[in-house]
Amino acid sequence: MPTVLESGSMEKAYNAGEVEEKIYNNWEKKGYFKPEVNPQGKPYCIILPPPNANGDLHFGHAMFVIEDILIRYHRMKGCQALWLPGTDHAGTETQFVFEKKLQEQGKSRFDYSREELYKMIWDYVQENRGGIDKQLRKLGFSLDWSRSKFTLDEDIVKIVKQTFRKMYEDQLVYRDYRLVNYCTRDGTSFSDLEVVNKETEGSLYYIKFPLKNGGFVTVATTRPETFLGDVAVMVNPKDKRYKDLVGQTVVLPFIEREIPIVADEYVKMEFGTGAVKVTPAHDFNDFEIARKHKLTFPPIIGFDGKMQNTKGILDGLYVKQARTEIVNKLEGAGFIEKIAPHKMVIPTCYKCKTVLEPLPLEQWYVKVQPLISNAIKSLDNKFTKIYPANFTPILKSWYAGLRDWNISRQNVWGIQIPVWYNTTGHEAEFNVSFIDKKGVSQSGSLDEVLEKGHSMEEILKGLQKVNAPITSEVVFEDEKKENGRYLPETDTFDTWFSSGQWPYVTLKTTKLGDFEKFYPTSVMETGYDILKAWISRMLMLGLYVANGQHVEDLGKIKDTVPFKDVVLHGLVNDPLGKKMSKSKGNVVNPLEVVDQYGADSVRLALVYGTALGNDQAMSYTKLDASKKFANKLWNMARFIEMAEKDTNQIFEVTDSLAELKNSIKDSVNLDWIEKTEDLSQEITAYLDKYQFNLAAERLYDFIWHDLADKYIEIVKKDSLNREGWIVLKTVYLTSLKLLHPFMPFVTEEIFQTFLGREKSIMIEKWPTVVS
RNA sequence: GGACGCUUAGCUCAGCUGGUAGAGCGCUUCAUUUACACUGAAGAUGUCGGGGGUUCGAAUCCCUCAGCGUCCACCA
Repeated sequence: MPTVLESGSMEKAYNAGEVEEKIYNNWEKKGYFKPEVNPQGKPYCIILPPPNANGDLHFGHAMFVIEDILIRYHRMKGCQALWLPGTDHAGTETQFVFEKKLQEQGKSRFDYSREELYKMIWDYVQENRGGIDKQLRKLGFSLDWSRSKFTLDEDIVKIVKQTFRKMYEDQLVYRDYRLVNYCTRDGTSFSDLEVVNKETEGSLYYIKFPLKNGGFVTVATTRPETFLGDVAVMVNPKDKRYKDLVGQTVVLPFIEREIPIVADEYVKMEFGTGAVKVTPAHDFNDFEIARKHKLTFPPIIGFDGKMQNTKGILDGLYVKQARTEIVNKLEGAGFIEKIAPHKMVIPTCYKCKTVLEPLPLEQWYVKVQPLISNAIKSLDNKFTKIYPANFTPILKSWYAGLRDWNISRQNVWGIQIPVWYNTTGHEAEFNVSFIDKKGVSQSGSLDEVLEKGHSMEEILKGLQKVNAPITSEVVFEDEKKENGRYLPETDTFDTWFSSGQWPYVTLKTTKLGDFEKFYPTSVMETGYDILKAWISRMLMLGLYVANGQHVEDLGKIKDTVPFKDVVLHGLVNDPLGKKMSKSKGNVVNPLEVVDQYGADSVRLALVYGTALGNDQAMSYTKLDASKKFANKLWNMARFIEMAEKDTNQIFEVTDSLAELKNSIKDSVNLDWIEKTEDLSQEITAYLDKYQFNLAAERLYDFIWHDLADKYIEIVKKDSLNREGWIVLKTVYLTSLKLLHPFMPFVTEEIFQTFLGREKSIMIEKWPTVVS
């Protein structure tokens, strides 16, 4: 029964700021965010894409309102709706931020052992944690906070390590020595996906290499400084110009090293001079070629970005300086034929924009072929569907060109790759760097440092980095023999390796039975910008992890996809349509906008008028319109409430429109009930098809331009007719329920004003038409 | 060099399983001690980027061209 209203209980205008926090806290206290509010319902689950644990809310996160709409809708439909929150440790990102802080204090990561550094970053993240949760609450997100997870939670780390071990046993991960994209500033390698290719105006240098038998061969290169590491000159076997040169010997300038001229189809005759220098240690193609022709690959660029092993010619110089230096030298000695301007693409670090160097390093790789094949099966058979659909071919074409995935990162902040290397008998081949007990940095081969009197315990304690040869014996913690001498892998996993298992690891570690109940999850909703980085990895790893092995069976694939639907939203740009970025200084803080307009208005403005998957420019006029709409809703309620007060009665409402219909005599009122039934059917259909903009527009239009502008006027003219008031109030409250997923706070405030504080619109039944 | 998206009213954008166009803001006129001025009523404004095709009929499907944007790509 509705409570008796106090006279004049409603303010003239709706004040979002005053009610939102109070309402949210009440919801949470009552436990409405937990799936257990509908213990008998069908499971429905969305896993929140975990924001960085130490980050702040931005408009991308605000777009998660789509997930809240889906969750609230399904909760009202009676589902056991679980929206599971969590945060990500964001390895590279976080360590990058932290190292910047260290730098400000005049320190660097190399001043600490791994353990110390990890502890420091852990504390730093703890300090900043919780901010993002508060901010998500402000937007009204009905997340089940009792199930919140962090990627570095012990139970999660354990599963991620198990996955790795399983994959190792199944030969889906392997270790290899090959070129990686290495950032010499951040001190780590990256996967291909993290490389930002930048087009720049460079130069093509034509260098005359002297032949042993006299004469020259001219090679064209964009990287003259690397010729000191060259192992061959290569021409196309069909190239008549160089027919006689194949098999001859080149004598490299200054260092007088002799290298062969070889033939390979790979060389394009029309490019440059048709003769190319081969630098296996610092060029991806050359590396492959060198393997094929069984050439050596001496590295002349170090992990510090400085030249090395150049017989003193360029040693110690940074690559850029080295280039200028060597070009001058070559020019002075008459080895430069010409220098031509040349458009080229250089790989840069997505974090710090440093030019990435291809450097040879032992790393762990995921063998992607079997995983991709299953991921594609799940797409082709529509076990997982992507909305909007045009993102499906984008993902598939990315899969098609994917090379094995480098998951090793030379970061401390992350999940350590859980393997050990047996050094026994191979001490000379292992390189270690560590901080000794006096706090002094040491490095060298294991042999050397042991001979200097450092103990194994001391090395392990201060360990910063191990370079284990590719041939070393790999063991897991429990496989170590008592008298063995082992060094741990010091690299950590690519963050996406752990977050790629997120739907599985979260549901496995929240509440007993969650996994069985909620996996496969219903929807994965995120910005299209992480389709490749994240969605693709979850699909690849999810199928594998959930089955505990690689499966071929379609039925099993169907039952173990990490999510049935993928819903992708677009980017929120600045009011002028430009991408928001800190460096441009055009970042708008969504929380400030919430303070100004109210969470409901921000939510509505974000879904209204933008088709799914399309970018939008943040719009103040849309925010104004949304705020006016909230106020309109409020005043509609106030109108009804004032009528109740004036006539000193309560207009009783029923949940069921169908039931109400039976008792209605006036055909106009009947019409409005039917219109509302149609509305609820339309909104339901729109939501089921993820057409949030259309649902929002329809609700806005109906409530404002039908209900308020027309029906209220009709009822007003015949204000002594109680039936009209009852239908009006019922229709109004019904449309509020339909609107609730979009604007949870106003709709709740109004609902409770009419029906009492102990009721809640968020657990009301979704108005569906039973025919 | 590929792929995807966008091009619709002055501005920002919806609409696209085909039936000759919609919203918000803006503009014009009027109303108004009104639930709400964070209001209502009426109205003006568009050869739906250009060209071609399919169709009884296309903003919506196909082809093509142009401009813009985004993503991808190891060519020295």
